[in-house]
Amino acid sequence: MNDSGENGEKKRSRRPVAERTAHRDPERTRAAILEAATREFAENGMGGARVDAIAERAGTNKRMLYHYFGDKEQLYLKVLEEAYVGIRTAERALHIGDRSPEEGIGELALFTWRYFLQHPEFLSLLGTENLHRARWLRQSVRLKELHSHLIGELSDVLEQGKKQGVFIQTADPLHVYLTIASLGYFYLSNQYTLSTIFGRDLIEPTHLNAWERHIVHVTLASIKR
Amino acid sequence: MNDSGENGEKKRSRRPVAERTAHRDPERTRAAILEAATREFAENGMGGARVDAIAERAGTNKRMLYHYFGDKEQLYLKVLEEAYVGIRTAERALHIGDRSPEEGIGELALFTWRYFLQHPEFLSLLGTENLHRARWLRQSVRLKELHSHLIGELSDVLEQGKKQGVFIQTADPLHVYLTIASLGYFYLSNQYTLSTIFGRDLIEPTHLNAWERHIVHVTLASIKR
DNA sequence: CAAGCCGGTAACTAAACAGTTACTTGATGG
DNA sequence: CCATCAAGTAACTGTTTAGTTACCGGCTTG
Repeated sequence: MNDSGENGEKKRSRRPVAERTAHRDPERTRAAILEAATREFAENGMGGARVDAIAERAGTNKRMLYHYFGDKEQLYLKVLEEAYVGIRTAERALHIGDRSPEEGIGELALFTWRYFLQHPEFLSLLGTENLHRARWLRQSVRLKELHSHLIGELSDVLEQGKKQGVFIQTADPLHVYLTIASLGYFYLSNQYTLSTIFGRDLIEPTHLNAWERHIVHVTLASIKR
Repeated sequence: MNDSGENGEKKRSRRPVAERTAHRDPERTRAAILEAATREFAENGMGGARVDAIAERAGTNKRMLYHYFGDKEQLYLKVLEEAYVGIRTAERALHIGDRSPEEGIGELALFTWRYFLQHPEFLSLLGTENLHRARWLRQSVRLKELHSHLIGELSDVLEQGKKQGVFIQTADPLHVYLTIASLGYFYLSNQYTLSTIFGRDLIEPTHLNAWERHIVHVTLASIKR
Protein backbone atom coordinates (compact mmCIF):
# COMPACT_ATOMS: atom_id res chain seq x y z
CA MET A 1 0.00 0.00 0.00
CA ASN A 2 2.94 2.30 0.49
CA ASP A 3 5.60 2.31 -2.20
CA SER A 4 4.32 2.09 -5.82
CA GLY A 5 7.58 3.48 -7.19
CA GLU A 6 6.46 5.60 -10.16
CA ASN A 7 7.13 9.27 -10.74
CA GLY A 8 5.96 10.39 -7.37
CA GLU A 9 6.54 14.08 -7.89
CA LYS A 10 3.69 16.30 -6.77
CA LYS A 11 4.67 19.38 -8.74
CA ARG A 12 4.87 17.63 -12.11
CA SER A 13 1.44 16.63 -13.27
CA ARG A 14 2.20 17.57 -16.89
CA ARG A 15 2.99 14.55 -19.03
CA PRO A 16 4.04 14.18 -22.68
CA VAL A 17 1.20 13.22 -25.02
CA ALA A 18 2.92 10.03 -26.13
CA GLU A 19 3.18 8.82 -22.55
CA ARG A 20 -0.49 9.34 -21.84
CA THR A 21 -1.53 5.95 -23.10
CA ALA A 22 0.64 4.26 -20.56
CA HIS A 23 -1.24 6.14 -17.86
CA ARG A 24 -4.62 4.71 -18.72
CA ASP A 25 -4.62 2.28 -15.87
CA PRO A 26 -7.85 2.31 -13.88
CA GLU A 27 -6.69 0.05 -11.09
CA ARG A 28 -3.52 1.95 -10.56
CA THR A 29 -5.41 5.23 -10.52
CA ARG A 30 -7.93 3.86 -8.04
CA ALA A 31 -5.19 2.56 -5.77
CA ALA A 32 -3.28 5.84 -6.04
CA ILE A 33 -6.34 7.81 -5.00
CA LEU A 34 -6.95 5.51 -2.04
CA GLU A 35 -3.37 5.80 -0.86
CA ALA A 36 -3.27 9.56 -1.34
CA ALA A 37 -6.57 9.88 0.52
CA THR A 38 -5.23 7.78 3.39
CA ARG A 39 -2.34 10.15 3.81
CA GLU A 40 -4.40 13.30 3.38
CA PHE A 41 -7.10 12.22 5.85
CA ALA A 42 -4.48 10.97 8.31
CA GLU A 43 -2.59 14.24 8.19
CA ASN A 44 -5.49 16.66 8.19
CA GLY A 45 -8.55 14.89 9.52
CA MET A 46 -11.94 14.82 7.83
CA GLY A 47 -12.56 18.56 8.10
CA GLY A 48 -9.05 19.55 7.13
CA ALA A 49 -8.54 17.15 4.23
CA ARG A 50 -8.84 18.71 0.78
CA VAL A 51 -10.25 16.83 -2.17
CA ASP A 52 -8.01 18.78 -4.53
CA ALA A 53 -4.98 17.82 -2.46
CA ILE A 54 -5.90 14.13 -2.64
CA ALA A 55 -6.28 14.30 -6.42
CA GLU A 56 -2.95 16.06 -6.78
CA ARG A 57 -1.15 13.63 -4.45
CA ALA A 58 -2.58 10.75 -6.47
CA GLY A 59 -1.33 12.33 -9.70
CA THR A 60 -4.85 12.56 -11.05
CA ASN A 61 -7.80 14.92 -10.69
CA LYS A 62 -11.08 15.31 -8.91
CA ARG A 63 -13.14 13.93 -11.77
CA MET A 64 -11.59 10.48 -11.30
CA LEU A 65 -11.93 10.64 -7.55
CA TYR A 66 -15.65 11.29 -7.76
CA HIS A 67 -15.93 8.69 -10.50
CA TYR A 68 -14.43 5.90 -8.40
CA PHE A 69 -15.57 6.80 -4.92
CA GLY A 70 -18.73 8.89 -5.14
CA ASP A 71 -17.87 11.72 -2.80
CA LYS A 72 -15.50 12.77 -0.04
CA GLU A 73 -17.37 10.92 2.70
CA GLN A 74 -17.52 7.61 0.88
CA LEU A 75 -13.84 7.88 0.05
CA TYR A 76 -13.09 8.52 3.71
CA LEU A 77 -15.10 5.49 4.82
CA LYS A 78 -13.27 3.34 2.27
CA VAL A 79 -9.95 4.53 3.63
CA LEU A 80 -11.04 3.75 7.18
CA GLU A 81 -12.30 0.29 6.29
CA GLU A 82 -9.08 -0.57 4.50
CA ALA A 83 -7.08 0.55 7.52
CA TYR A 84 -9.01 -1.80 9.80
CA VAL A 85 -8.73 -4.66 7.34
CA GLY A 86 -4.98 -4.06 7.31
CA ILE A 87 -4.37 -4.51 11.02
CA ARG A 88 -6.86 -7.31 11.56
CA THR A 89 -5.44 -9.28 8.63
CA ALA A 90 -1.89 -8.96 9.92
CA GLU A 91 -3.10 -9.91 13.38
CA ARG A 92 -4.61 -13.16 12.18
CA ALA A 93 -1.26 -14.29 10.85
CA LEU A 94 0.10 -14.23 14.41
CA HIS A 95 -1.62 -17.34 15.75
CA ILE A 96 -1.06 -16.40 19.36
CA GLY A 97 -2.46 -19.74 20.51
CA ASP A 98 0.52 -21.68 19.14
CA ARG A 99 2.82 -20.69 22.01
CA SER A 100 2.49 -20.77 25.77
CA PRO A 101 -0.23 -18.42 27.07
CA GLU A 102 2.35 -16.03 28.47
CA GLU A 103 4.32 -15.91 25.23
CA GLY A 104 1.11 -15.57 23.24
CA ILE A 105 0.01 -12.45 25.12
CA GLY A 106 3.51 -10.99 24.95
CA GLU A 107 3.53 -11.65 21.22
CA LEU A 108 0.21 -9.88 20.74
CA ALA A 109 1.44 -6.88 22.74
CA LEU A 110 4.64 -6.67 20.71
CA PHE A 111 2.80 -7.05 17.41
CA THR A 112 0.25 -4.36 18.27
CA TRP A 113 2.91 -1.90 19.38
CA ARG A 114 5.02 -2.45 16.28
CA TYR A 115 2.05 -2.25 13.96
CA PHE A 116 1.04 1.07 15.51
CA LEU A 117 4.62 2.28 15.20
CA GLN A 118 4.80 1.38 11.52
CA HIS A 119 1.33 2.64 10.64
CA PRO A 120 0.92 6.10 12.14
CA GLU A 121 -1.82 6.82 9.61
CA PHE A 122 -3.96 4.11 11.22
CA LEU A 123 -3.77 5.81 14.62
CA SER A 124 -4.51 9.15 13.07
CA LEU A 125 -7.57 7.85 11.24
CA LEU A 126 -8.89 6.32 14.46
CA GLY A 127 -8.48 9.66 16.18
CA THR A 128 -10.36 11.46 13.45
CA GLU A 129 -13.16 8.92 13.41
CA ASN A 130 -13.56 9.14 17.18
CA LEU A 131 -13.66 12.92 17.06
CA HIS A 132 -16.76 12.40 14.97
CA ARG A 133 -18.13 9.72 17.30
CA ALA A 134 -17.72 6.91 14.76
CA ARG A 135 -20.20 8.64 12.49
CA TRP A 136 -18.90 6.92 9.36
CA LEU A 137 -17.67 3.65 10.84
CA ARG A 138 -21.13 2.98 12.21
CA GLN A 139 -22.42 2.93 8.63
CA SER A 140 -20.00 0.19 7.68
CA VAL A 141 -21.58 -3.25 7.79
CA ARG A 142 -18.67 -5.30 6.58
CA LEU A 143 -16.46 -4.54 9.60
CA LYS A 144 -18.35 -6.09 12.49
CA GLU A 145 -17.21 -9.66 11.96
CA LEU A 146 -13.58 -8.68 11.43
CA HIS A 147 -13.05 -8.13 15.13
CA SER A 148 -14.81 -11.03 16.78
CA HIS A 149 -11.99 -13.31 15.68
CA LEU A 150 -9.44 -11.34 17.66
CA ILE A 151 -11.42 -11.47 20.90
CA GLY A 152 -12.17 -15.16 20.37
CA GLU A 153 -8.55 -16.13 19.96
CA LEU A 154 -7.46 -13.95 22.85
CA SER A 155 -10.15 -15.49 25.02
CA ASP A 156 -8.86 -18.99 24.27
CA VAL A 157 -5.31 -18.08 25.24
CA LEU A 158 -6.47 -16.53 28.51
CA GLU A 159 -8.58 -19.58 29.36
CA GLN A 160 -5.62 -21.83 28.76
CA GLY A 161 -3.45 -19.64 31.00
CA LYS A 162 -6.05 -19.74 33.74
CA LYS A 163 -6.22 -23.53 33.57
CA GLN A 164 -2.43 -23.73 33.79
CA GLY A 165 -2.55 -21.46 36.81
CA VAL A 166 -0.34 -18.73 35.31
CA PHE A 167 -3.09 -16.11 34.84
CA ILE A 168 -5.52 -14.68 37.39
CA GLN A 169 -9.14 -15.83 37.11
CA THR A 170 -10.49 -12.31 36.61
CA ALA A 171 -8.49 -11.63 33.42
CA ASP A 172 -10.91 -10.43 30.72
CA PRO A 173 -10.07 -10.67 26.99
CA LEU A 174 -11.46 -7.25 26.05
CA HIS A 175 -9.70 -5.61 29.00
CA VAL A 176 -6.42 -7.23 28.06
CA TYR A 177 -6.68 -6.09 24.48
CA LEU A 178 -7.71 -2.57 25.50
CA THR A 179 -4.74 -2.43 27.86
CA ILE A 180 -2.31 -3.35 25.10
CA ALA A 181 -3.91 -0.96 22.62
CA SER A 182 -4.10 1.88 25.17
CA LEU A 183 -0.43 1.80 25.99
CA GLY A 184 0.63 1.80 22.36
CA TYR A 185 -1.96 4.21 21.05
CA PHE A 186 -1.57 6.93 23.65
CA TYR A 187 2.21 6.99 23.57
CA LEU A 188 2.36 7.31 19.80
CA SER A 189 -0.66 9.40 18.97
CA ASN A 190 0.06 11.87 21.76
CA GLN A 191 3.83 11.92 21.33
CA TYR A 192 3.82 15.51 20.08
CA THR A 193 2.07 17.16 23.02
CA LEU A 194 3.81 14.80 25.47
CA SER A 195 7.26 15.51 24.07
CA THR A 196 6.48 19.23 24.24
CA ILE A 197 5.17 19.39 27.80
CA PHE A 198 7.62 16.93 29.35
CA GLY A 199 10.62 18.10 27.34
CA ARG A 200 11.62 14.58 26.29
CA ASP A 201 11.68 13.40 22.69
CA LEU A 202 9.53 10.29 22.95
CA ILE A 203 10.17 9.14 19.38
CA GLU A 204 13.88 8.58 20.04
CA PRO A 205 14.84 4.89 19.63
CA THR A 206 16.02 4.60 23.23
CA HIS A 207 12.68 5.73 24.62
CA LEU A 208 10.79 3.75 21.99
CA ASN A 209 12.51 0.53 23.03
CA ALA A 210 11.99 1.25 26.70
CA TRP A 211 8.26 1.75 26.11
CA GLU A 212 8.01 -1.45 24.09
CA ARG A 213 9.45 -3.39 27.01
CA HIS A 214 7.17 -1.48 29.35
CA ILE A 215 4.03 -2.47 27.43
CA VAL A 216 4.86 -6.17 27.60
CA HIS A 217 5.79 -5.85 31.27
CA VAL A 218 2.57 -4.02 32.22
CA THR A 219 0.32 -6.31 30.24
CA LEU A 220 1.73 -9.47 31.77
CA ALA A 221 2.04 -8.01 35.28
CA SER A 222 -1.67 -7.19 35.20
CA ILE A 223 -2.81 -10.75 34.50
CA LYS A 224 -0.17 -12.98 36.05
CA ARG A 225 -0.83 -14.64 39.37
CA MET B 1 -14.90 29.60 34.80
CA ASN B 2 -17.72 31.99 35.57
CA ASP B 3 -20.49 32.92 37.91
CA SER B 4 -22.89 33.45 35.10
CA GLY B 5 -26.05 32.59 36.91
CA GLU B 6 -27.38 36.07 36.40
CA ASN B 7 -27.12 38.18 33.33
CA GLY B 8 -26.20 41.34 35.14
CA GLU B 9 -28.66 42.46 37.78
CA LYS B 10 -26.33 44.90 39.46
CA LYS B 11 -28.34 48.08 39.43
CA ARG B 12 -29.49 47.74 43.03
CA SER B 13 -26.23 48.30 44.83
CA ARG B 14 -23.85 51.25 44.54
CA ARG B 15 -22.81 52.42 41.11
CA PRO B 16 -19.17 51.52 40.54
CA VAL B 17 -17.28 52.39 37.39
CA ALA B 18 -17.90 48.90 36.11
CA GLU B 19 -21.66 49.23 36.23
CA ARG B 20 -23.01 48.17 32.88
CA THR B 21 -26.20 47.19 31.22
CA ALA B 22 -26.89 43.58 30.47
CA HIS B 23 -25.81 44.16 26.91
CA ARG B 24 -22.40 45.54 27.62
CA ASP B 25 -20.30 43.16 29.65
CA PRO B 26 -16.86 42.62 28.11
CA GLU B 27 -15.70 40.01 30.59
CA ARG B 28 -18.81 37.94 30.23
CA THR B 29 -18.57 38.16 26.43
CA ARG B 30 -14.92 37.13 26.52
CA ALA B 31 -15.65 34.19 28.77
CA ALA B 32 -18.62 33.16 26.65
CA ILE B 33 -16.48 33.18 23.51
CA LEU B 34 -13.78 31.09 25.21
CA GLU B 35 -16.27 28.54 26.42
CA ALA B 36 -18.08 28.36 23.08
CA ALA B 37 -14.74 28.00 21.32
CA THR B 38 -13.72 25.16 23.63
CA ARG B 39 -16.83 23.24 22.69
CA GLU B 40 -16.61 24.02 18.99
CA PHE B 41 -12.93 23.06 18.71
CA ALA B 42 -13.48 19.95 20.83
CA GLU B 43 -16.38 18.81 18.68
CA ASN B 44 -15.00 19.64 15.27
CA GLY B 45 -11.24 19.95 15.51
CA MET B 46 -9.22 22.87 14.22
CA GLY B 47 -10.10 22.36 10.57
CA GLY B 48 -13.75 21.63 11.21
CA ALA B 49 -14.45 24.39 13.73
CA ARG B 50 -16.32 27.39 12.33
CA VAL B 51 -15.69 30.90 13.55
CA ASP B 52 -19.30 31.81 12.81
CA ALA B 53 -20.48 28.86 14.89
CA ILE B 54 -18.35 29.94 17.86
CA ALA B 55 -19.75 33.46 17.72
CA GLU B 56 -23.28 32.14 17.53
CA ARG B 57 -22.79 29.70 20.41
CA ALA B 58 -21.37 32.52 22.50
CA GLY B 59 -24.39 34.66 21.73
CA THR B 60 -22.25 37.31 20.08
CA ASN B 61 -20.64 37.82 16.66
CA LYS B 62 -17.35 37.52 14.86
CA ARG B 63 -16.39 41.14 15.36
CA MET B 64 -16.05 40.59 19.13
CA LEU B 65 -14.21 37.33 18.67
CA TYR B 66 -11.55 38.95 16.54
CA HIS B 67 -11.48 41.94 18.89
CA TYR B 68 -10.67 39.85 21.97
CA PHE B 69 -8.59 37.03 20.53
CA GLY B 70 -6.95 38.23 17.32
CA ASP B 71 -7.77 35.35 15.02
CA LYS B 72 -8.91 31.75 14.93
CA GLU B 73 -5.48 30.30 15.67
CA GLN B 74 -4.82 32.48 18.70
CA LEU B 75 -8.25 31.68 20.05
CA TYR B 76 -7.53 27.99 19.60
CA LEU B 77 -4.21 28.25 21.44
CA LYS B 78 -5.91 30.10 24.29
CA VAL B 79 -8.51 27.33 24.56
CA LEU B 80 -5.77 24.69 24.63
CA GLU B 81 -3.74 26.51 27.26
CA GLU B 82 -6.75 26.93 29.50
CA ALA B 83 -7.52 23.22 29.18
CA TYR B 84 -4.02 22.29 30.38
CA VAL B 85 -4.14 24.82 33.21
CA GLY B 86 -7.43 23.23 34.27
CA ILE B 87 -6.15 19.69 34.73
CA ARG B 88 -2.77 20.60 36.19
CA THR B 89 -4.37 22.95 38.72
CA ALA B 90 -6.82 20.29 39.89
CA GLU B 91 -3.95 17.79 40.04
CA ARG B 92 -1.93 19.95 42.41
CA ALA B 93 -4.75 19.95 44.93
CA LEU B 94 -4.34 16.17 45.26
CA HIS B 95 -1.10 16.10 47.27
CA ILE B 96 -0.41 12.47 46.49
CA GLY B 97 2.57 12.46 48.86
CA ASP B 98 0.36 12.77 51.95
CA ARG B 99 -0.68 9.13 51.91
CA SER B 100 1.22 5.86 51.64
CA PRO B 101 3.01 5.46 48.27
CA GLU B 102 0.56 2.82 47.16
CA GLU B 103 -2.46 4.93 48.05
CA GLY B 104 -0.86 7.98 46.47
CA ILE B 105 -0.43 6.29 43.10
CA GLY B 106 -3.93 4.83 43.29
CA GLU B 107 -5.26 8.27 44.08
CA LEU B 108 -3.51 9.80 41.08
CA ALA B 109 -4.86 7.07 38.80
CA LEU B 110 -8.40 7.58 40.08
CA PHE B 111 -8.16 11.35 39.79
CA THR B 112 -6.83 11.22 36.23
CA TRP B 113 -9.50 8.80 35.09
CA ARG B 114 -12.31 10.82 36.64
CA TYR B 115 -10.97 14.09 35.31
CA PHE B 116 -10.85 12.62 31.80
CA LEU B 117 -14.36 11.28 32.26
CA GLN B 118 -15.72 14.66 33.33
CA HIS B 119 -13.80 16.68 30.75
CA PRO B 120 -14.24 15.00 27.37
CA GLU B 121 -13.41 18.30 25.69
CA PHE B 122 -9.89 18.10 27.13
CA LEU B 123 -9.27 14.72 25.52
CA SER B 124 -10.69 15.94 22.25
CA LEU B 125 -8.47 19.02 22.21
CA LEU B 126 -5.41 16.86 22.88
CA GLY B 127 -6.37 14.67 19.94
CA THR B 128 -6.74 17.64 17.65
CA GLU B 129 -3.47 19.17 18.75
CA ASN B 130 -1.62 15.92 18.20
CA LEU B 131 -3.12 15.52 14.76
CA HIS B 132 -1.28 18.76 14.01
CA ARG B 133 1.89 17.59 15.74
CA ALA B 134 1.60 20.11 18.57
CA ARG B 135 1.94 22.94 16.07
CA TRP B 136 0.25 25.47 18.33
CA LEU B 137 1.22 24.10 21.73
CA ARG B 138 4.87 24.37 20.77
CA GLN B 139 4.39 28.12 20.45
CA SER B 140 3.12 28.41 24.00
CA VAL B 141 5.86 29.44 26.42
CA ARG B 142 3.81 29.64 29.59
CA LEU B 143 3.01 25.91 29.70
CA LYS B 144 6.41 24.28 30.15
CA GLU B 145 6.72 24.80 33.90
CA LEU B 146 3.16 23.66 34.58
CA HIS B 147 4.09 20.02 34.12
CA SER B 148 7.41 19.63 35.92
CA HIS B 149 5.59 19.80 39.24
CA LEU B 150 3.57 16.69 38.44
CA ILE B 151 6.61 14.60 37.56
CA GLY B 152 8.49 15.89 40.59
CA GLU B 153 5.78 14.93 43.05
CA LEU B 154 5.25 11.56 41.39
CA SER B 155 8.96 10.92 41.51
CA ASP B 156 9.03 11.57 45.27
CA VAL B 157 6.21 9.12 45.91
CA LEU B 158 7.91 6.42 43.85
CA GLU B 159 11.21 6.93 45.67
CA GLN B 160 9.48 6.59 49.01
CA GLY B 161 7.79 3.40 47.84
CA LYS B 162 11.11 1.96 46.69
CA LYS B 163 12.72 2.71 50.06
CA GLN B 164 9.82 1.02 51.82
CA GLY B 165 10.28 -1.99 49.56
CA VAL B 166 6.75 -1.92 48.12
CA PHE B 167 7.72 -0.73 44.61
CA ILE B 168 10.19 -2.24 42.16
CA GLN B 169 13.46 -0.36 41.66
CA THR B 170 12.91 0.14 37.93
CA ALA B 171 9.65 2.12 38.33
CA ASP B 172 9.97 5.36 36.36
CA PRO B 173 7.79 8.42 37.10
CA LEU B 174 7.13 9.36 33.48
CA HIS B 175 6.31 5.75 32.60
CA VAL B 176 3.90 5.50 35.50
CA TYR B 177 2.11 8.68 34.52
CA LEU B 178 1.96 7.67 30.86
CA THR B 179 0.52 4.31 31.90
CA ILE B 180 -2.26 5.95 33.89
CA ALA B 181 -3.00 8.50 31.19
CA SER B 182 -2.89 5.87 28.41
CA LEU B 183 -5.49 3.64 30.01
CA GLY B 184 -7.88 6.51 30.64
CA TYR B 185 -7.33 8.39 27.42
CA PHE B 186 -7.63 5.49 25.01
CA TYR B 187 -10.74 4.02 26.59
CA LEU B 188 -12.61 7.31 26.54
CA SER B 189 -11.36 9.00 23.40
CA ASN B 190 -11.75 5.84 21.34
CA GLN B 191 -15.01 4.69 22.95
CA TYR B 192 -16.99 5.30 19.77
CA THR B 193 -14.99 3.13 17.39
CA LEU B 194 -14.40 0.54 20.13
CA SER B 195 -18.07 0.30 21.04
CA THR B 196 -18.87 -0.06 17.35
CA ILE B 197 -16.36 -2.77 16.46
CA PHE B 198 -16.67 -4.81 19.65
CA GLY B 199 -20.43 -4.37 19.97
CA ARG B 200 -20.25 -3.32 23.62
CA ASP B 201 -21.37 0.08 24.89
CA LEU B 202 -18.27 1.16 26.77
CA ILE B 203 -19.83 4.28 28.25
CA GLU B 204 -22.32 2.26 30.31
CA PRO B 205 -21.78 2.78 34.06
CA THR B 206 -21.07 -0.91 34.65
CA HIS B 207 -18.24 -0.98 32.13
CA LEU B 208 -17.03 2.42 33.24
CA ASN B 209 -16.67 1.26 36.83
CA ALA B 210 -14.98 -1.94 35.76
CA TRP B 211 -12.43 0.02 33.76
CA GLU B 212 -11.79 2.41 36.64
CA ARG B 213 -10.92 -0.54 38.88
CA HIS B 214 -8.86 -2.01 36.05
CA ILE B 215 -6.74 1.15 35.70
CA VAL B 216 -5.84 1.18 39.39
CA HIS B 217 -5.15 -2.55 39.30
CA VAL B 218 -2.89 -2.38 36.24
CA THR B 219 -0.99 0.67 37.45
CA LEU B 220 -0.18 -0.84 40.84
CA ALA B 221 0.47 -4.33 39.47
CA SER B 222 3.09 -2.87 37.14
CA ILE B 223 5.17 -1.27 39.92
CA LYS B 224 4.59 -3.45 42.98
CA ARG B 225 7.24 -5.91 44.04
C1' DC C 1 -13.97 2.14 -40.03
C1' DA C 2 -17.10 4.57 -37.38
C1' DA C 3 -19.60 4.57 -33.19
C1' DG C 4 -19.38 4.85 -28.73
C1' DC C 5 -17.29 3.78 -24.49
C1' DC C 6 -13.89 4.70 -21.01
C1' DG C 7 -9.96 6.90 -18.65
C1' DG C 8 -8.70 11.29 -18.23
C1' DT C 9 -8.39 16.85 -18.30
C1' DA C 10 -9.51 21.48 -17.12
C1' DA C 11 -12.46 25.08 -16.41
C1' DC C 12 -16.49 26.25 -14.03
C1' DT C 13 -20.15 27.13 -10.10
C1' DA C 14 -22.53 27.81 -5.94
C1' DA C 15 -21.76 27.77 -1.35
C1' DA C 16 -18.99 28.34 2.69
C1' DC C 17 -15.32 30.34 4.78
C1' DA C 18 -12.02 33.66 7.64
C1' DG C 19 -11.45 38.05 8.24
C1' DT C 20 -12.89 43.36 7.54
C1' DT C 21 -15.39 47.56 7.40
C1' DA C 22 -18.93 50.81 8.19
C1' DC C 23 -22.07 51.69 11.31
C1' DT C 24 -25.19 51.92 15.89
C1' DT C 25 -25.89 52.47 20.68
C1' DG C 26 -25.32 54.09 25.11
C1' DA C 27 -22.40 55.51 29.00
C1' DT C 28 -19.19 59.14 30.70
C1' DG C 29 -16.66 63.26 31.46
C1' DG C 30 -15.78 68.02 30.36
C1' DC D 1 -25.50 68.67 26.27
C1' DC D 2 -22.29 67.35 23.26
C1' DA D 3 -17.83 65.14 22.12
C1' DT D 4 -15.78 60.86 22.75
C1' DC D 5 -15.01 56.20 23.19
C1' DA D 6 -15.85 51.35 23.79
C1' DA D 7 -19.18 47.43 23.19
C1' DG D 8 -21.66 45.50 19.89
C1' DT D 9 -24.14 44.64 15.06
C1' DA D 10 -24.56 43.36 10.37
C1' DA D 11 -23.40 43.42 5.81
C1' DC D 12 -19.58 42.81 2.87
C1' DT D 13 -15.11 40.82 0.48
C1' DG D 14 -11.78 37.91 -1.52
C1' DT D 15 -10.61 33.30 -1.32
C1' DT D 16 -11.20 28.46 -0.89
C1' DT D 17 -13.96 24.57 -1.16
C1' DA D 18 -16.75 20.30 -2.72
C1' DG D 19 -18.84 18.96 -6.46
C1' DT D 20 -20.18 19.42 -11.86
C1' DT D 21 -19.94 19.96 -16.70
C1' DA D 22 -18.14 20.03 -21.20
C1' DC D 23 -14.87 18.06 -23.62
C1' DC D 24 -10.70 15.15 -25.35
C1' DG D 25 -8.62 11.12 -27.51
C1' DG D 26 -7.38 6.39 -27.90
C1' DC D 27 -9.14 1.70 -27.67
C1' DT D 28 -12.50 -1.96 -28.66
C1' DT D 29 -15.86 -4.06 -31.47
C1' DG D 30 -19.87 -4.72 -34.60
